[in-house]
Amino acid sequence: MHALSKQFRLSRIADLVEAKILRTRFAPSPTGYLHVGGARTALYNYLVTQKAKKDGLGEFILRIEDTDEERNRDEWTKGIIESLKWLGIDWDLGPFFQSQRLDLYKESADRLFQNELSYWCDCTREEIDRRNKENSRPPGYDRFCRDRGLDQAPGRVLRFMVPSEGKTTVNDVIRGEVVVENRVIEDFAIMKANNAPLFVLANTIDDIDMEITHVIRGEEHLPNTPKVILLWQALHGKLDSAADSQRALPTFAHLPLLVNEQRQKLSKRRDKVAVEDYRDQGILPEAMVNYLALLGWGPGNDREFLNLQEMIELFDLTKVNLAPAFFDEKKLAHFNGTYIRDLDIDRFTLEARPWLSYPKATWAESDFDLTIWSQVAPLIKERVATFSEIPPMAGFFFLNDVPMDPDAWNKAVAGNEFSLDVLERSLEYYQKCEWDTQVLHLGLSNIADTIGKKLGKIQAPLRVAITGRTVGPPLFESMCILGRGKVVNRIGLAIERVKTGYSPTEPNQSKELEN
RNA sequence: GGCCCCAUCGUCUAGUGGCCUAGGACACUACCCUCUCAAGGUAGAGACACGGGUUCGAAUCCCGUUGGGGCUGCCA
Repeated sequence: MHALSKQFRLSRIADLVEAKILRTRFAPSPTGYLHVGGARTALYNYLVTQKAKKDGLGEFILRIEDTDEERNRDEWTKGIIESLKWLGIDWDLGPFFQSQRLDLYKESADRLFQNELSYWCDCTREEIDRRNKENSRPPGYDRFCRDRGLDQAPGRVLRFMVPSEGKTTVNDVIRGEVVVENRVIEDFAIMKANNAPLFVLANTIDDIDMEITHVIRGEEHLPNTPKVILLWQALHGKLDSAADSQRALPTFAHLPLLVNEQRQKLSKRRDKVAVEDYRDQGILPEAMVNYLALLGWGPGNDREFLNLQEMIELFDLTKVNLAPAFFDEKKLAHFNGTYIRDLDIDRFTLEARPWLSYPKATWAESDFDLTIWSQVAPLIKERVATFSEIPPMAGFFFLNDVPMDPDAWNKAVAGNEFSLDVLERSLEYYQKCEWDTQVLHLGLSNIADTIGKKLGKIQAPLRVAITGRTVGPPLFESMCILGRGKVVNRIGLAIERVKTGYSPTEPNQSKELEN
């Protein structure tokens, strides 16, 4: 795939205009996991191109912006790609790596210099700050080296010569016109001293070279869009062939930021943002994509549940919201629960697989029983919002030593005056009754009548004795699946514990350490 | 500090000058269903930030205020 990078050059401009192609790109930097904001950006880029495909031509490019050697790591690139695939966001071309295209940026930078559109600068950050302070100027580059005629040399950066007059207008499909006076734009650096291009240069050159028609990205990029436009014009107007210079700027679309509860931009340092983390927690990709799509956009008609195909059909970039959106894990979980309940049982088991064994499961591999699981799965499927809820809910089916929740025991058994009575009568009945859900149910109903309590009250001590918790899948189905032996044993154990004043502490974690 | 963006229930949103007594969803409360928990059902509470215009009429258009956010690197 690297081989393609260098020779990226698609069809002729004229053909493209004729064909009305719409081309977007998602350009992550591999300095961390794919985060939810990036995922949404990728999704929107994907949606518009896939829709364009239906009426003509659309192409979605994946471009890895790995020009900063210090920060990039191959594993991040891999992770980002895997996460995109997991979400079902597929690209038509790429991935292209900027690190494979450095010559291109170098050439363009040289041409900018030769045409006196950029200059070399040897100021250090400290010097710039000091001068600004002395002249009580705001931070930013003071154009100190603009007329010094410096040549390239070690320690020098190349700066773009921003016109001091006029204004630059960003035409944004979702925000309208954003006008910035050129004089407030500093002469920004475009090449580092080590000959590597800076983001704004490489990004602009690639968007030109790859003939991107729509630049769809986060709002944090809006402030440097005027720089992109200035660069674009410099590269086109004075440097390129006549054909290329006719090319219009791409259409820009700056998406509202995804924010945390404090309404700050989601950051990987302080917020949970990695798509992978949500996957590991048991979120389904289709739920994630669906939820993400709704952050900043809605199809109208009070509709919320959409699959990718429907999104492609309905998505409209011009109707994207302008205000930042809070990423609400609760609502995501709700979506996920709905998607899980819609799964057929085979897919449910397939997706649940990681939570059925070590390290996510609380039981050992040897304790797992597929026959039991296949009976249990339908009961569990209706009751979890994420897969990570499976181990605590289903543990009692597989574990020999069922962890006892102290609160449950204290409330429903130890602190309950009729619990011993219930357990003893249950034991007697369940030792010899027919082993059938209906019969198991009937037996406890009868005991409830005898004691003069509601079944709802009576089931609590029995449930805790058998499952270790007050909540869980339906009790009689569970008992039926578990079998007489285990049920009777657990009731017996509970009776003994009541009599000996058993007091559970924290759930027993020692088993896990042995694995 | 400078530049820029934004503003409908707590949250995500519908709404593009009359259909708005502002709709839906999550979360919340109550009730129903019920062997627990979920799910489901019913009901409830809950918003157009503020002030000026424009207009017969404004959540919707304009201006200002306030509040929030982003950017301000030899990061992307």
